[in-house]
Amino acid sequence: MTATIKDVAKLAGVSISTVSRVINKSKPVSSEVKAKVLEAIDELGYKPNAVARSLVTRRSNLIGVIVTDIGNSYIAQKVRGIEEIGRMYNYDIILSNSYGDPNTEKKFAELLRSKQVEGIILISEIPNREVIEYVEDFKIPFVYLNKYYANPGLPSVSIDHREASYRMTNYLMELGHRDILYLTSYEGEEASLENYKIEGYKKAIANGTEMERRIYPAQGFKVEDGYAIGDEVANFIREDGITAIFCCQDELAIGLINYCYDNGIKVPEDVSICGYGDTKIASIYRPGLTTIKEPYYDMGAVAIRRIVKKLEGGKLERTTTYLPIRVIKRESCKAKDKQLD
Amino acid sequence: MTATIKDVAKLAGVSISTVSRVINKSKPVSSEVKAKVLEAIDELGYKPNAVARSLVTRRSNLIGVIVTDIGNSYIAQKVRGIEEIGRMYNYDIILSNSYGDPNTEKKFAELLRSKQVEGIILISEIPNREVIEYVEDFKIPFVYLNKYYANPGLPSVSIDHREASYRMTNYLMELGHRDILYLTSYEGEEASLENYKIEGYKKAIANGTEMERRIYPAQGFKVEDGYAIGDEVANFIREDGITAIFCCQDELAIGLINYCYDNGIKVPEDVSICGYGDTKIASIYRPGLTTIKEPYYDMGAVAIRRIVKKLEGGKLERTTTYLPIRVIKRESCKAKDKQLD
DNA sequence: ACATCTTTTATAGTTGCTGTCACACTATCC
DNA sequence: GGATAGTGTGACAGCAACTATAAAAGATGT
Repeated sequence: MTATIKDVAKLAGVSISTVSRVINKSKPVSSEVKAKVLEAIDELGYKPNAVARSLVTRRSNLIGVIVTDIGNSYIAQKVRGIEEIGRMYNYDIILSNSYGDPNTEKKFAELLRSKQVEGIILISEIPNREVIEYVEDFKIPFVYLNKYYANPGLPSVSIDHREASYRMTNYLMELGHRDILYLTSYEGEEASLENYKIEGYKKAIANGTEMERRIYPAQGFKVEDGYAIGDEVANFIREDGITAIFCCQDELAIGLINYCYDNGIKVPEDVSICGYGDTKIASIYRPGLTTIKEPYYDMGAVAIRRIVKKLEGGKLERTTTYLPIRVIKRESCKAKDKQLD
Repeated sequence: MTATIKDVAKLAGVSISTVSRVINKSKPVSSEVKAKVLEAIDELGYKPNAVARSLVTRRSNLIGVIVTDIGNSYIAQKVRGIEEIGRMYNYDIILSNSYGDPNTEKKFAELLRSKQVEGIILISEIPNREVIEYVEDFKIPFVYLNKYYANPGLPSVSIDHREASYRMTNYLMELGHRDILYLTSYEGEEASLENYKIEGYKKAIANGTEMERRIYPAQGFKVEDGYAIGDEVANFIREDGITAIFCCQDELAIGLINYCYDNGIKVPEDVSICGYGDTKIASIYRPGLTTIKEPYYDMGAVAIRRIVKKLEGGKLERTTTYLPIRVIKRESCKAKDKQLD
């Protein structure tokens, strides 16, 4: 029932093409005619039908985004980056929640293609070869966003976790700590990520004089896992003189701090503890958790920029863009000499 | 470059309409012909062009969602509900981040309309009359989702905050508390929400024998505001025998508990403190925060269901659907006689 | 064998918009 | 003054699908 270009043309007493020209400024139109057309547009409240337009121009101005779970705060941040930057270039985004299932991802990719999206961003924990090949086969710009892996040989955006944990370990060393325990958690697909982080830790330790590597695995990386590993960690503190603990996840660190709180070990007075991720709790918790902030918003922003660049005629190289992290210094880590051990 | 229905028809040696019939099962086709067509579709990897289809059918299978900020965890939860349920009915969602600006909301609504979305869900803090009228004028199903207000006289989904705080206050009373302080925070638009919550608190108190209302305002509802109000609250505890504090927001409660932690007041031994919202910190914090859980996912789910129902020929009434809350019992509140006061 | 009814196919017309082409008109040049 | 160039406008053919209608083919009955 809404007005079409035809109605506008009739009301303004001109041809359809002229109206189109006024709307798109695609060719010059005399000012009197233009005025008439604009008036008609205004009167009818006409708005071009984007569907019809995209059928003929073959441009949808739509970017498909497939995520594992928009309910995850860090994914929502990435999506926010995508949305905000995409908007600047006049792209809308269509969102799909795959819950990490490869078949769902494929199905959604297909759906997005049928909707004629101009690009696809896939955010998943684990790069699934089959899904990726399937999507790349569409021959539309495609960027893969992951948290966990190094360059998977395709256009992607990630974080250099080796560098991240190297810098955090260095920070602890700058605080005077010589006995630093790295609390890791091997679990399924996460292992690969952990390997990078452990490498960074080792590299930093290797630079220190007379420092020993101490890597210990928790059963998982949730709050309860951190609490559960407390007894063992307490032993390390007593027996081995550990003064700082680098946890591979914020939640793990929080759980461990909870344990300490319940067992009379003061943080950071007795031991410095840091996390990884800068989840919201990190800033709210007492003591504030020293941690690594991953640039989620920026990851989304860079992903969409790479797609837009390609759509505007640029190149989309099969490389990974690594974004820098930041060590967020809070109260849970203290200079060693200020600890009362 | 992708195959069209024409290519399929040619390869299968039939007409375009026959192919369309096979795809849409709109009219019977002999099984031999059907087999030929399906084979051709498979061979060409043909997928119908949704844009062309929606131009002629006038159905886009798209729902527009305008949110203030997808980066907010509770909004992301709502969106997750919308996406997941929408998906079940074969709707995709287009996401727009307004950051709460009414003009941006209007602009996005317009954009969505031009994209021929079949329905719009608006999630905002404050219902803006102008925006709402503008969107309703589109004559497509529209549902408003808000956190803060009672029935705004249009199709919406919300929470009965009066009931919520009534139930929380009752819970505290069941624990034996007679001197319960409600820590509110008047601030701009939030005030209206607070009024409902305060009403619920008052209603519960009125049911108690010899109980006094005690309502005190903080300067805001962030962690730092909770900490800042600590001195005054401590006074209430000492002077007025307050044994439980109902904070209007989780963050405020956490800030207050932080203050207590820093000032030798034990929670929940000396005082019970509860929050409102069940943000992630509530479960991770030590002590676990007793709080009210708002059904964000369900709100999104109900909103999209109402739209789908309308699109399937049902009615969309100008009423508010109120979703039930839950009191989440954790360690920050304890029975009064077990407190050592 | 012819008429009638049913099933299947082909044709043409839509959807709303863009882009190419052609035409009419004006301005400029030798 | 006629050729040349430049401008503004309209007609029309797509874009890729769906749909109504008409036509053809096949089945049934007398």
